[in-house]
Amino acid sequence: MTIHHQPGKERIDAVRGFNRFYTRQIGLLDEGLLKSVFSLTEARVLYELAHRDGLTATDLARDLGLDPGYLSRLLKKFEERGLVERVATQADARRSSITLTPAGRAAFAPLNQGSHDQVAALLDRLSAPEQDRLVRAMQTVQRLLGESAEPKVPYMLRPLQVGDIGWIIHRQGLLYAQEYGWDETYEALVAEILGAFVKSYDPKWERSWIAEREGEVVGSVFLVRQSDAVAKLRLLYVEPSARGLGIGRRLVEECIGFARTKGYKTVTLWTNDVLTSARRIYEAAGFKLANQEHHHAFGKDLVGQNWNLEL
Amino acid sequence: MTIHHQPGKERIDAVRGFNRFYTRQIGLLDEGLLKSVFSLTEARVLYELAHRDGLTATDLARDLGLDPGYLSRLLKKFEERGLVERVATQADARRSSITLTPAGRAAFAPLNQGSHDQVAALLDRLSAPEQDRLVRAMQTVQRLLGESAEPKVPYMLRPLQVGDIGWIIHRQGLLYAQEYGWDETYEALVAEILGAFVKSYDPKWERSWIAEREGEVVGSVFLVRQSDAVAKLRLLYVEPSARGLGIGRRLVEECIGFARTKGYKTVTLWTNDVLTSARRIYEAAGFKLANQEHHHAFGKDLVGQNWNLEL
DNA sequence: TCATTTATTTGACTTAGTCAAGTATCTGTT
DNA sequence: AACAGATACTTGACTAAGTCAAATAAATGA
Repeated sequence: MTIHHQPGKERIDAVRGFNRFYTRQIGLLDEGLLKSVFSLTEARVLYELAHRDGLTATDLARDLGLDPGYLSRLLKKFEERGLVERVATQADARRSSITLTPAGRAAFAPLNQGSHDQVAALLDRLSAPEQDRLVRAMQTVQRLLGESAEPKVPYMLRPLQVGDIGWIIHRQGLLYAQEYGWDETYEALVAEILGAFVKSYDPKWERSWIAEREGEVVGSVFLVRQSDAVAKLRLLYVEPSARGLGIGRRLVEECIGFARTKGYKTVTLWTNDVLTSARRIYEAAGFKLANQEHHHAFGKDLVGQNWNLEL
Repeated sequence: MTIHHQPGKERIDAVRGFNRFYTRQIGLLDEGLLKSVFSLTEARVLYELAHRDGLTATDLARDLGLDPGYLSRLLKKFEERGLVERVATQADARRSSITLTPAGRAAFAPLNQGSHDQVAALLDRLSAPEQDRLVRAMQTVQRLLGESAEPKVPYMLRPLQVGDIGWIIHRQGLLYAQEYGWDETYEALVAEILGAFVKSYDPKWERSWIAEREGEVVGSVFLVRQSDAVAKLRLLYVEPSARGLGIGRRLVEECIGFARTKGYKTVTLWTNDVLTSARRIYEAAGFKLANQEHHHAFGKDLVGQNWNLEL
């Protein structure tokens, strides 16, 4: 079930403001290209034809939001000028597959270059990190508003990098504050744990896994050595936006696998009973509840639990 | 001096891809509003008139990128329909200031509502955090591409909130890795310091200041109690994008002011000689170099320095 | 004062896009 | 096999939307 949230007025106004802004922005960019023989819509059609194969008129009309009649005439004109070729598909004689001729490609090239140069000039006004932020922000917008085609790789695991622990502290602090009302002392605890982890990190006995999805950190877990026989799993966390992909289970499995190969006898972990989805993962992995006790922390009354897995 | 960076091809392609995507997106949104009596351009003009005062035809043509002739006719039509009033400005009889009449406002209201509802429906498909991310990403794009009108308030100081310390750890870790090649142990050190700060925070004797600019954290500093007489300034930091606004100096001044009112005799701090811009701030504030020593940390050979300010 | 610039208007266009009614072909059902 | 829909385009008949150049009127600067 998807929960729908009443969007606030400020958000709506912000999006509308952006729409007005970008309408103008696109208008400005298009002006520069208006010098050419092609109209804007013609240029859009040529772009699609240059970049995708086996397109039919219907595909173009749908993807570019064009009137079929208008498009039909437009393609006819292109064909007369020798810019495109239409070949009826063998599967369906009503449709024809449209391709650019070499002459069509030649006509598109300066157009394409013009658009490229224009965007290059736009970007050139920004510093490299600003360009990066711009591109990332655009991709975020596109991902959220777009058809959100599932990424080919749902997620990948990688080792810790500079910036990760701060990010994880930030996200966990915010997340548990939002979801459970925990105060800033939880974020501070995470900071202390991770600071100490990196400082005393022993690659032979300890490890961390960061789950990344489309370049964003969406989960993590840390395994630290408590004694020769006991490894402790710490700070398992998965972004709400990336839940349901099995990332949590996978992270726990990686920990257990690592602990096995290193010869640990037990994996232990401490958690709180309110974290139900985490508990389900631990149970599924074979952990047993060893003991629990009431305690007051992070501004709440909580039940702390120790779980163990004998290997 | 601004350094220009040759934008990479992937970045240019990403921006062009976004432009195509958003061209379509705007087209989709506009389709829904096409039912009304007003054309898209008319609606844009009405929007501007409804939201800004004292506009002239030239202003409108410039801001919306319209042909003056076309706009002139459009406004004439509006005037005939009793939607707008034009009053020649007393300063310049060629210009006239255009305002919506009550009838004009009434005509605009359903249009406005339609656009509002459409965006609301678009947002409604997203969860609340996703909506937030969308809005933030749009604001980033707008800020980077826009005329970047200076924000009214260049920055503001506020106390620590949940999520801040993780963010600061994240940014400092990345920043010093990029600028000075420091390794992950610096980030870990920041994490330990801030974790301990929050954990043992004594509001009577200690304080933190977060500098925020347009909703983004762009700087911070922490003042901790070392003894009855000595306060220690820690982790002064300003985002590169927000430098030159005097944020660093302001943060240090706040620390000194706080230390004075609390009756501390000395403010001390530890830094490294490579952090030259920070050092300049300390010198300007009256700090004197007490001693320095070579040390190896964060993967580098460094010169650590202690600075003191007698109050 | 007079040449130039700026703000707006008007006339004469073109183009881009819409809408509805075709034709040809395919698909599923009986 | 036959036929009632769908689909994939095409064509005819429009009109709104936008452009360009020239004109007018007021301001500005030398």
